[in-house]
Amino acid sequence: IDDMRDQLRRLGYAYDWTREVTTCRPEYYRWEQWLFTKMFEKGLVYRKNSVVNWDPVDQTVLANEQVIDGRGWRSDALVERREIPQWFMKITAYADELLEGLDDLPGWPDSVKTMQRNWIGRSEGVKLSFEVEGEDEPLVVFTTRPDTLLGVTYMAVAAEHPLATKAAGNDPAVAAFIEECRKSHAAEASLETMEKKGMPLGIDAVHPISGETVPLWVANFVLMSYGTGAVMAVPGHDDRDWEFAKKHGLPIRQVIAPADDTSIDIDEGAFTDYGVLVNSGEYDGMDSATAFDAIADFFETTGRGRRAVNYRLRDWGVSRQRYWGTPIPIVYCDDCDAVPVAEEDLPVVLPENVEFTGHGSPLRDLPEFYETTCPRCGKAARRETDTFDTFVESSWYFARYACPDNDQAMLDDRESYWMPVDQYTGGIEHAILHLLYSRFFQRVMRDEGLTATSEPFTNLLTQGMVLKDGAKMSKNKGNTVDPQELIERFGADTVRLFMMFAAPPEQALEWSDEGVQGSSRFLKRFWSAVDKHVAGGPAPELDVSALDTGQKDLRRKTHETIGKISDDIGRRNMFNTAVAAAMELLNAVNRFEDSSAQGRAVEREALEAVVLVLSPMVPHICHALWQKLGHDTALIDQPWPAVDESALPRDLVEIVVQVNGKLRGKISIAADADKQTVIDQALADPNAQRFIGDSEVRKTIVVPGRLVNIVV
RNA sequence: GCCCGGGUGGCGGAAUUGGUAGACGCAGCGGACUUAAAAUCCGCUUCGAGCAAUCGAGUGCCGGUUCGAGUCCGGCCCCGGGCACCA
Repeated sequence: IDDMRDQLRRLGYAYDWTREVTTCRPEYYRWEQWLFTKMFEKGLVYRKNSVVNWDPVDQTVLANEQVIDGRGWRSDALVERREIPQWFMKITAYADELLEGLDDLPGWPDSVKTMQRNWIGRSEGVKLSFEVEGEDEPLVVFTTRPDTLLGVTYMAVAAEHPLATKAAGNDPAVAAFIEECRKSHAAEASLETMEKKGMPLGIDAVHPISGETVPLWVANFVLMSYGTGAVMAVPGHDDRDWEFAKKHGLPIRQVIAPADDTSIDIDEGAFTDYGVLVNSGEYDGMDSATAFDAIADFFETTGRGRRAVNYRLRDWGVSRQRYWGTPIPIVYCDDCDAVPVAEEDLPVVLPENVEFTGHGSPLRDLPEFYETTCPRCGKAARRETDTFDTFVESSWYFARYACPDNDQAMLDDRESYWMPVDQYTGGIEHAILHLLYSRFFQRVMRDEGLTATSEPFTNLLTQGMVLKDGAKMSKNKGNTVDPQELIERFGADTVRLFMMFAAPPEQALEWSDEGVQGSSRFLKRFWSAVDKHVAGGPAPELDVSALDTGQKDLRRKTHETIGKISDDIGRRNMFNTAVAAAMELLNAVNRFEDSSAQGRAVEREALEAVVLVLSPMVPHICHALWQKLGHDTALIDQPWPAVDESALPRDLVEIVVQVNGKLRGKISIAADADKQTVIDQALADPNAQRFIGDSEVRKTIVVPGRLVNIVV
């Protein structure tokens, strides 16, 4: 922390260090422990079994990233999926609000909003049940395509599904298959890319409309934690079901025909569009939308199903079997079950006198930590030894900046002054998880009465990755660059300018300090230009009515540049082109050889403009140059420069002449010339003439102030 | 596999609403200054042809729309981010 703070200070960032928060200190994390107990009271947190990657050799839970080709990154042991009880936060209770809230975030990039919408994945469909032969309980599935229901030719359940477990008891082959499924990686990406495998369970389900029996399979691509852990399969109209059916010789039945009567061969591939129902008995001839309603009505009137909304979003698992984190404030009592720690006993402090054995969390070996009494009945009880996912810490720190010193409350009145955050900046890799968790936490805090704000971040700028040697630069990869060396060689301002100039912030950037020389040279030229100007003595008052053409040109450039940079910084977040525009203006000043009184006045205005527009990026040098230019005020108190609109109009404009869309010449013409004058002069251009020749001019297109295109 | 981005000179990048492709900078080449070097200043610098004027080609690939496409549409290829325990 000291090193990082030092680097930020050396770069001269104007942070208010009195508001610094440190998330691993009890003064901070006690409040998320407190909020967790409030969420417990409201039923917003719960405990359930869920899958982790278990390394049987190191006897520890591995992160997805630590599983390489199905093996532990250190032990090389085959990793197993293991179910353990873990705590979850009910983010799904806010699914609709989190989805709709995206419509009111004009200051967020569309790409991030789209990603969050897709992640939440709201879909409307029907939850319906299939009777299972020999079972009392029906099998419930969710489908967004009830119109394809008569095309169901098999069903599939997850390896952990009770029906699969039951079948495994009678069939060693099924048991072996389930055992194999347990060996697979828990990440969705692996699940989606691995070979789709399955095995029949020897159990039949009964089709709720046709009454036909359909076989029940266990399949490795069905997830227990997603939906009901069971799916109906319609190979005729779903790609994955089609491939699975082809592989295992299961029947494929067409029940939807294209609406436009084109013919399809269901044997060549699934037809996944909406259309008209066929082979569906009384539903034949209905279009998909009508059939959706008719079939949904059938289930609702018979009580065997209902319309339902499904989300792809799953609840947030916050338990980590790690030492370094915020202890989850729960006590397990034999009589009272899981009980939240009482408010007056918070924080539950993470002990630091621990020993690392290499097996599991040291908290599990520390009786003075886990031995406690039940907050409810007082009997001897055991403390939770799991800690929170560190995403919990990062889900509300921004709000805590408003009141980092309050030891009586999570947030106080000052929060309403500062929140929401006007401008939030972070890496694009946080587009979904961190930003969604923060939006969720803000709402939880709102519903706890801590804030009136629902959306934490008004404007969002997502930075591209900074890459080093082809990989994302991160603490994790250990390939970060220390700015120290560059600061020592070139100074903080050069380093700042170079970083702003390298690329627009939203773009990924391969780090290289090759071009830093250019920024250094520019700042030296800038300094010399001001020196040279000041050496000429004080400049007289600018008299805009007394300027010659050259002076007007420089003055126009000055005010065009102020306009462009204001827009680049204020609206477009294009700091690189802002720097380029300032460089252009300085180049114009250096070419401007005019030591007349008004020449010096115009030059001074240009130099002051460069000082002002670069001041956010190069504050130290600009402050010094501001004073060099004769001001005794601090630059930081100076207002942003304004564009003088009267300096902008030009007498002559350059117009491009195209013949059949190809550039053939350029003409200079009065800015207020009418369309016919522009056309006449374009037609008279000698080079354009060569390409027109004797051809008939069929059309001329004039784009005012830009170009003429002569079509022959 | 699915969702979201991106692909432009030797390099970083610019072209904001369909209207001059390559701004600005790096590197390189040539020149000035210097005994020399560094620094600085001036010029050239997409590729091909040409002494030049200028011409042809060109924004990942194939096709389309348009007077005009880096920009819009369809289809592909490649690279990056995310996929719920990297954070």
